[in-house]
Amino acid sequence: MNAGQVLDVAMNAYWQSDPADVSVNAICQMAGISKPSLYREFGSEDGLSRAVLDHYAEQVLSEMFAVLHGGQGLHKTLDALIDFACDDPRMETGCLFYKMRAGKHRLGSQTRARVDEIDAAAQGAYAAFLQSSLDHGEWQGGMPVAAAAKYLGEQIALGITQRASGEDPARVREMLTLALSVFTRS
Amino acid sequence: MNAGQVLDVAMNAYWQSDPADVSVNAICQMAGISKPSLYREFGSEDGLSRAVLDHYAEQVLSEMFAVLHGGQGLHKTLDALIDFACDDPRMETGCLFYKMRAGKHRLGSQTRARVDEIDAAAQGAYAAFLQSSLDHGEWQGGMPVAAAAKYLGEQIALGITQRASGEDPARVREMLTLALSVFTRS
DNA sequence: AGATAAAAATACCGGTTAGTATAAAATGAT
DNA sequence: ATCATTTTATACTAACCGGTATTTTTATCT
Repeated sequence: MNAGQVLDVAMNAYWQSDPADVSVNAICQMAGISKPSLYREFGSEDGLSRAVLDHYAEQVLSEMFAVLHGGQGLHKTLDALIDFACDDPRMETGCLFYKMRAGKHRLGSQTRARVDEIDAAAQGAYAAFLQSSLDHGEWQGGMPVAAAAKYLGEQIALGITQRASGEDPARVREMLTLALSVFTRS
Repeated sequence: MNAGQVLDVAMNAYWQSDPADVSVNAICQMAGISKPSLYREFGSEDGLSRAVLDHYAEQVLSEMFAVLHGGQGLHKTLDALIDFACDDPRMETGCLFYKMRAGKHRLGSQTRARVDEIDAAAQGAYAAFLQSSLDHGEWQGGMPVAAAAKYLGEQIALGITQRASGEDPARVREMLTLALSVFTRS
């Protein structure tokens, strides 16, 4: 059982329930490794959750960034975001990043810092996407790009979180479509 | 130190940080009472948090319900909700009910049941408000009242939560105004 | 004042947490 | 095969959790 496999086990455990509800003991048991081995590999619980977050970022979040940078235009990109939030089976139990962000105060300093970095990167990606839409005349603007980017990101986060809490995906789609309609009305 | 005072201490402790991060030991210490006293009064941690939630509902949430039932019309009521979320000093550290709802799986069964009851009552209040707006021709509808009520409630919750996490109240207002503009555009 | 009942303080229980020291076992090199 | 190194399992620490049993203090009533 190498480090990458342990990372996968920990990621899925954190992802399915909540980082705050999964102990290092439980992860060792699930991964079939000893506690000293885990601590030799990751140093601390904070080191582990930080590594898990990095793993999650390059394995899952990268897809969301790819959608934003895909240059598919305003409508198609918003639809793709809505599809991702409402239909992607991987988001059925929520987004690990949003779970970590929601319980940020319970994380160690390393992991918390990474959360902030990723949050800033996500806002930047949303902002670049909206700026591009503005430049192409697809979006009328009317408010600062940064504020709109924050709004867009939070709506996606809200949709994913609601779906993870058992809300009917069709209703989530309904609400998300309504929330994002502010970008596409002429 | 009577039960009501203990309830106040516990409510503010839960409210300021998070119910999951405040132990009964800490509450006993803050309230200056012994642990057996607390258990004699409330039976269990679940009983305490349930009592705190009831206390919070009749002391704080009742005001929000009053706004919804005030019959002030669509615009004024939405503005009042936005004001409450963005400016009410009591919401500076968030809404205890939303904190409990977000960490529902960590609550005892009694408290969890109360959370569900209050959530249903809130959705009902939002729905009644929107139905009234529809009847008065202030809102064009175009979607099921229940879905719109859910949307409205979640947007308020999002605004309050964002403000509690340190977001600039002016920006929260900006986003909330944008999110609720879907109800007031002709 | 003295007996009695209520309340409180204290200490304790079993369990779980993150993290580590130690000892046993498996691996690898010569 | 024997020695050295590394990994492992196990056991442990100290702190905290929710909850309780016991004892001490306080208050009340006659």
